[in-house]
Amino acid sequence: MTAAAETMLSIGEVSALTGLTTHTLRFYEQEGLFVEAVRRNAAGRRVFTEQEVGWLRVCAKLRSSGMPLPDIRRYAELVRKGAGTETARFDILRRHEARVQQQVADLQEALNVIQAKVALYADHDHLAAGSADTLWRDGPACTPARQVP
Amino acid sequence: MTAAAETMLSIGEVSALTGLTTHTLRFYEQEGLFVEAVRRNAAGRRVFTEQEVGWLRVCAKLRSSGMPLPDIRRYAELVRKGAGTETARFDILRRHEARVQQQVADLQEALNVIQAKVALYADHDHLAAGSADTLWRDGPACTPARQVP
DNA sequence: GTATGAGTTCGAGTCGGCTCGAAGTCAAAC
DNA sequence: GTTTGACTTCGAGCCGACTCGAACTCATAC
Repeated sequence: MTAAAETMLSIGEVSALTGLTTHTLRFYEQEGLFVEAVRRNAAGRRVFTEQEVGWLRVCAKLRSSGMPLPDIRRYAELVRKGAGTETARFDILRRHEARVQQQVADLQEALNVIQAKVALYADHDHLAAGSADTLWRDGPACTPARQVP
Repeated sequence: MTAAAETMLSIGEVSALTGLTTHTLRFYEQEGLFVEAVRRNAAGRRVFTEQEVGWLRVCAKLRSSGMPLPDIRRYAELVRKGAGTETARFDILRRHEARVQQQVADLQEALNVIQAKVALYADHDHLAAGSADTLWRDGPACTPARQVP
């Protein structure tokens, strides 16, 4: 840690850098998603560092892939606690990784169904308008979803 | 169309076959997601055909891949109108296909970030506990999300 | 000095898609 | 005949993650 001055960023700048609205950034602070308490300047305004921008970008990726806020908060808490919490953090990430992979697989499956239908309609364009009535229900076998009784 | 009796299914059976709750099935009817008006027996209970089960499975796939109910409703309406609406249906599907592909791409990108982090933590397990403090913010460049002003 | 624009706090509202519960009907099993 | 269980309608509630608006404070530009 040298004496180099850290770049100080306003909430608006951070918003521009992360794509998160200022509203969302305040909301995230409230939700405890930041690793360190957000600092304020003399006027009481939030001041961010580039490190925080980096973290927020990670957060954005986690969120966009469906990690719930409570999980991100927990991850942030572990980071705050520092050394000794690596395994727990690892766990959170691994679990989320599995979820995302499942999501991708599910989407791929849906994509198969959709693309098969698209192909049917595309074919139909080259044909007479006789078979059209059944296109909507044709397609690859859609497995009945698992029951959660 | 022969005189073969269609299998008549109760809402509970359809629920079991599709994985959608009875509540959801009634809700879908209300929302106009069915291609034909749902029939009732003498006692006023809903009676479904296997064709409807097929359609519901398609619906479930569309939903699980994020198609909004209004789009599904519109698709159902077009099917209801019959011949001449194929191009419009095709359009809805193609648009959704594109959305899903985008979703997959986004998830893959998130997965890259997550997996890079997972790898960092995994590595760390084999090392001394010194570099740990920076793992949480390390990772592949997270592009700032597009601004929607 | 005042207008502008960016920041602040707070609480309330929105959204989609279910999800639930209450109160009632009905048919078959016993 | 009564109990069970699956059905009916209706409207309300819930969930997470924002999203918005009002009312206010500041700092700088002109």
